[in-house]
Amino acid sequence: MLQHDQLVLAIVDDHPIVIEGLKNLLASATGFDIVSFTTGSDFLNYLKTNGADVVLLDIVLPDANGLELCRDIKKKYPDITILAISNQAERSIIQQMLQNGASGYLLKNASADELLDCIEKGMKGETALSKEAKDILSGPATNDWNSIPSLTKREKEILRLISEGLSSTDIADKLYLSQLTVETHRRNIIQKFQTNNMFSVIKLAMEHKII
Amino acid sequence: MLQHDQLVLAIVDDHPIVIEGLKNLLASATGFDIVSFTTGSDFLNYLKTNGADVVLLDIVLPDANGLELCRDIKKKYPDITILAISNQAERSIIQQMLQNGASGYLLKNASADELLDCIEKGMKGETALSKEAKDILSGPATNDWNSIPSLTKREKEILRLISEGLSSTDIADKLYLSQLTVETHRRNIIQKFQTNNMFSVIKLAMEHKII
DNA sequence: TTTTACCTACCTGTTTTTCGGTATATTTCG
DNA sequence: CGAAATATACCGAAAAACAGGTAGGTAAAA
Repeated sequence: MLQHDQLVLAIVDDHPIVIEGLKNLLASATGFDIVSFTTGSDFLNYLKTNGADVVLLDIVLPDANGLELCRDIKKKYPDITILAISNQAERSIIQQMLQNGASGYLLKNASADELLDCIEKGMKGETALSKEAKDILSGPATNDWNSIPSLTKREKEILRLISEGLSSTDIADKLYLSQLTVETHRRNIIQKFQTNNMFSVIKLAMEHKII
Repeated sequence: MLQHDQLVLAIVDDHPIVIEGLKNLLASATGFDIVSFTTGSDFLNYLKTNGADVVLLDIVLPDANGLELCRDIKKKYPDITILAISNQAERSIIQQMLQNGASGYLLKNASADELLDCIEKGMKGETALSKEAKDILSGPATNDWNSIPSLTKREKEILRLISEGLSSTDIADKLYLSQLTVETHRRNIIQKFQTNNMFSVIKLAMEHKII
């Protein structure tokens, strides 16, 4: 049994069943104090008045994007060790997560041993990947990472509105911008996707789950 | 074996963490004997020599399709109560599962109470749906069959080319049509989707896997 | 056989997007 | 702090999309 008597481990996952499973696994194998949350904002609230040493963070949450949440947590509380837990087995997601400060990435079909092992590694400062995550990263280096542009928050917002059928002037009204500004964003988005018009941008963005 | 009069509940899920969670929840709240499997074939093997009363069946399994597995189990062992457990929140999946003999459908974000409630209902022969599953089934019927327009072959072809970034004149050249014809098709497509421009059409078409 | 659906094509407009620039204030980050 | 990224805004012109019509030919279905 590992001994971490005063360390706090937080679980952020919107599946009560998963939380129960993780609690059960960890309570019997470690000495962590365990707290759990089903939304990102609940956890951020908790952090205002409490501490945490390790976080098991689901990427898919009802109220937040796990990628951004991870970055935000790391920015405010750099000492927290974040391990991402997700069903998403896509290379780009794993890479983005690690880039945003996660210490590791576990797929939800990881075994209990892998989980404990990754927590240990993460706390030692090593990069902790479950077997399947490792396979994906070391696998065929597809060049699609280059063609998945990272949009800014504003750009994503505007792209989403475009995909819902709003014109540039509609969007300008909605966001209290000049339509010229919206058109500038449009151009930048199209350029980032290295394509020639918005139609293909929307297709690509949908394929890569950006919208 | 101990206590043959006790009811047996089987969990079939490829996520060890989920299995732990379900075991933990059910062991403390019910008197079931609990067995678990991570593959469909493991479970089928078990059924050759053992019985089960209730099955919590994940739809996504490494070696089998949950839909077919459900049908097979029901055909061989009609008395087993099957509850589907899945992350997939799509109307058509739920409907297919119920048609294949499942007594209920739980989304993985269901609460412990919902889970216990559904097991009870399922064993009484009632249809047991978690709240969110119920919402999806009773919800806007518009989203699935009614508002998914059926495009003709030509229209699909043109929509696909538009989503790849080709303009009407590009498409006209490629398909040896007048660009006026292409524009007519565009208008008909937009009308079928009951929207105002191609951008939202592409989004909707991607969502419904038409392209 | 009449109807219906589909593919094709055209006309006349208006609206919207796209492309070529430039430019400033703010925010973020090394 | 200084540099880079981001969000904001403007001008002008060309290209494309959108919207309202109409309409002929073909093939399948009622």
